[in-house]
Amino acid sequence: MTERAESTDNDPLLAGEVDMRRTADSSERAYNTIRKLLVEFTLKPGERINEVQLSRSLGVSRTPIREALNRLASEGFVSLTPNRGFFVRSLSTEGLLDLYELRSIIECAAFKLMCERAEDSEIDRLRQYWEAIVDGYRDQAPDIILAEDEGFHLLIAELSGNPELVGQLSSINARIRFIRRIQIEHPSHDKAQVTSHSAIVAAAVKRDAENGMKLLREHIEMTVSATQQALKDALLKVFAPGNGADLKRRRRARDT
Amino acid sequence: MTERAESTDNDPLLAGEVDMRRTADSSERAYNTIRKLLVEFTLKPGERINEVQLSRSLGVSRTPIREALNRLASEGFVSLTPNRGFFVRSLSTEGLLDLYELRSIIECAAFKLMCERAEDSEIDRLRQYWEAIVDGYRDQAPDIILAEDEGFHLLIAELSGNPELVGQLSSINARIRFIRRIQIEHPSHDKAQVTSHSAIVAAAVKRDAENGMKLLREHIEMTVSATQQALKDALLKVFAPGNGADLKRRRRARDT
DNA sequence: GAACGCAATAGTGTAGACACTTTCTTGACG
DNA sequence: CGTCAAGAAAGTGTCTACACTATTGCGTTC
Repeated sequence: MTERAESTDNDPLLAGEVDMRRTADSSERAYNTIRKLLVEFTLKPGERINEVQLSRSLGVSRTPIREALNRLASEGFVSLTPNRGFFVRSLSTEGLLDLYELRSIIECAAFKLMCERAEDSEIDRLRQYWEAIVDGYRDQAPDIILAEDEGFHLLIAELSGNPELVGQLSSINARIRFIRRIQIEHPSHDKAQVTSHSAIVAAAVKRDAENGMKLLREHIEMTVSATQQALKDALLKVFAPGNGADLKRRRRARDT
Repeated sequence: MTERAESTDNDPLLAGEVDMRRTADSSERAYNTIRKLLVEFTLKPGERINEVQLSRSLGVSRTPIREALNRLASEGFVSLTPNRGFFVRSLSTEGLLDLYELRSIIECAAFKLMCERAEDSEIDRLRQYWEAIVDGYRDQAPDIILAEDEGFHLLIAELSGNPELVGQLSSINARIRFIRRIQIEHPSHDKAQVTSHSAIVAAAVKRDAENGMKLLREHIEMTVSATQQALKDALLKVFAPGNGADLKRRRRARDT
């Protein structure tokens, strides 16, 4: 970035000693790490987050931990109750459905705007994106499939021309990523999803907003219903026998 | 400022001197205060935020300031660039239109869901809410009008039954509040908005989703266009002659 | 034996210190 | 005059310390 920083070069006296470098991105790393812990259910829903313990396990002080947690609180991953600290926000089945509903709303609107506004070349980018991955789509590792799928939907949001939609969708995606991942690994993940995407692309090329929105809505609804059982399985796994007591440990149900 | 007092509990000599100032909500207050500074343009778009200065003027240390700023960054009010600090995110006309568009999307969807799901008694709450304020609506102080208007739209979101929509709309409202306030004070604020609300209520009572969404969309679009001139006036006032150079200072638009 | 203090412990909220980076200032050199 | 470099000043990023709050565990009372 800045190229005037070579002042330390002509300083042979210190050259051998200076190694331990302050990275100045502890907060960022803490944010990513904690978010991953949340997404992967390592930190379990409803659980209280112990800052000291977390800071020790991440090898940083509590300050960046707290900065990260504040951001995660704004994004809905955790909640903060005064003098009691941060809690992993529990995501009920119902809460998940709400999120999927919001996602459907955002995506449909984005699709419509894309049809109205995008350049032909941009629509073509969508087509190319999908064609490039459609062939081996279902043979990839779950993480790859998930990333490609998110990329597809996010691209639609981008082509809407409204950056706010992109931001919203990204945020929603992050919050439901864990369950989408589970669903992809679940046997219920089937080929219909691939055909859905293809049909959506076709509607985009024709700029058929009505039909595209209908397809999207159905695509997401299908995902939701396919996800129902996967979700139950996942929750059973998280609250596995042995620590099942966690389920009723909460005295005051606190939600934000 | 604060005396050490040896920090031991068996110290009755100093007992009378106790200052009950430990409120344990500095972060929260900092958040609200800074957000107000942003909404009211006291902190100007594009400006760099000086943490030390802010902490001095709020009478707290930098820690709660930074926690507040991190939350505000997640919400899109400010942006963070490493080693350079927080900046007031400038809201261009375009950015504002994007936000209004998002608002329209969320509200229309909420209205539709409300029509499909809400109990009759809930719809009636909406009707009552509006009837209770409609009479003196335009005679109130701008802040009251604004709160009542936000309350109206927020109630629709609540009646949609999807709490995520409420959260989204709240967040959007906060970000455009300053301009809505300006618009309300502007001569362009006229009676049509009142009739809009009444018509929307009527559609809700009839559960006419299609018509209600159309009304809402028009209502918001009307607001937007009425806001255009108000916005220009406001920006001129903010970047008053003397520091007008600020207008073109934006180099990279950064988002979070 | 159960309810109720009450001390001991664990954990959060904020302040202040310090290391590092960026930005500003100054003075030498072309 | 303008450019650049080196030091000074200003400001951010993180750590540690400590006051305060919540929780836990124990002993006392009825």
